[in-house]
Amino acid sequence: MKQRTVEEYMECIYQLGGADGQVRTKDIAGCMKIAPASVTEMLQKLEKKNYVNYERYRGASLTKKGLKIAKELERRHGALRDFLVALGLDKSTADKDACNIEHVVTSDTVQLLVKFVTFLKHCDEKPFWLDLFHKYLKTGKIERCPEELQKICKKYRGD
Amino acid sequence: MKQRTVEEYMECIYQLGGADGQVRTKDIAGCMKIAPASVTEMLQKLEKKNYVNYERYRGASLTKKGLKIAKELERRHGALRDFLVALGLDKSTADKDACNIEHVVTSDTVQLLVKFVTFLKHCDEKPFWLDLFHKYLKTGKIERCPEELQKICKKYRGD
DNA sequence: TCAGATTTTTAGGTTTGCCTAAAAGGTGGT
DNA sequence: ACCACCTTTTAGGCAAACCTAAAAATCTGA
Repeated sequence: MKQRTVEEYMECIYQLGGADGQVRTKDIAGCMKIAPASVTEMLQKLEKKNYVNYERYRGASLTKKGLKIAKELERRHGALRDFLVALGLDKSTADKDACNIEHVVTSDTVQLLVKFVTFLKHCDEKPFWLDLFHKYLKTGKIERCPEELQKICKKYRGD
Repeated sequence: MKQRTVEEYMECIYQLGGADGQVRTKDIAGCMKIAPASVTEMLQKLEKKNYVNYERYRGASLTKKGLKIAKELERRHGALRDFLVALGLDKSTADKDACNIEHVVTSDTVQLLVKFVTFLKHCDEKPFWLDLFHKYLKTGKIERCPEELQKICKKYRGD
């Protein structure tokens, strides 16, 4: 079952209304750049799945179940975006791509990337190799680690 | 224009037939796990776009234009897979996810990841931080860089 | 060589997500 | 309280990618 667009609606509703806000058809349509009629249709489907509370002519809000899903999606989205930004992509591209990747990737991969970002944040304020990588992005030249540094690495790799 | 599935067909044909092999409907269907009838339909569309030479009852092969596209897709796919594998994902998951990501991501991001893998390969045989990251994946604990090493990094970061 | 098996195509249907146009529901200002 | 103006929904359609069943073409081996 393809849930890609269902997921996109969930995220959008969460973005617009948060945990318990009532979101109007028109706003979802605006946010997703589609016709309001299409939104109505999808809201009716989401209600059947118990993802939203929907009242004709009044808008929709997330159910508990829906909220859980939306939060998980948000978490994934953030993780992917942070990851891409950490590597040096500009924020808006990172966000757009994160949004697309989010829906097609196994959670193994998401977890891996989350861990990678966590690792980046904690291993050392701003890792040296990341500096080198960003320098490489700019200049196109790979600067080898200084000898001195490599030696120490080797030493620690030993054990 | 959504080309996602078109792209998947192109890749599949390239995988099965290479640069100039004639590929049978049945084999594409097998490879993509869909009914042969669906393949026929798509081959007819691909022919209209000039991506394949298609002859009723005889199969299809890539045109020059198609080959170019297929190769580019292959390159992307490989890059994404290598990247995920480098970070520590198992090969089959990496391959599956690469395949999905491939079709939804900007080329900015692909390029970035390609560069990252290139960087990994060349900066230093097996970067120390990658060891640390893999250790973190196993143990869940982030091991800080040895003081000694951090000092040197700081020194080099200065200039 | 030609009949049965296999492969491929055609025909007709389904689902999903989108659209437009028109009808129905809600609302603010006088 | 009512009407003009939104907003929302309904109705009817379209396109893409898939499906099954049956017809057509090709292949194969006795």
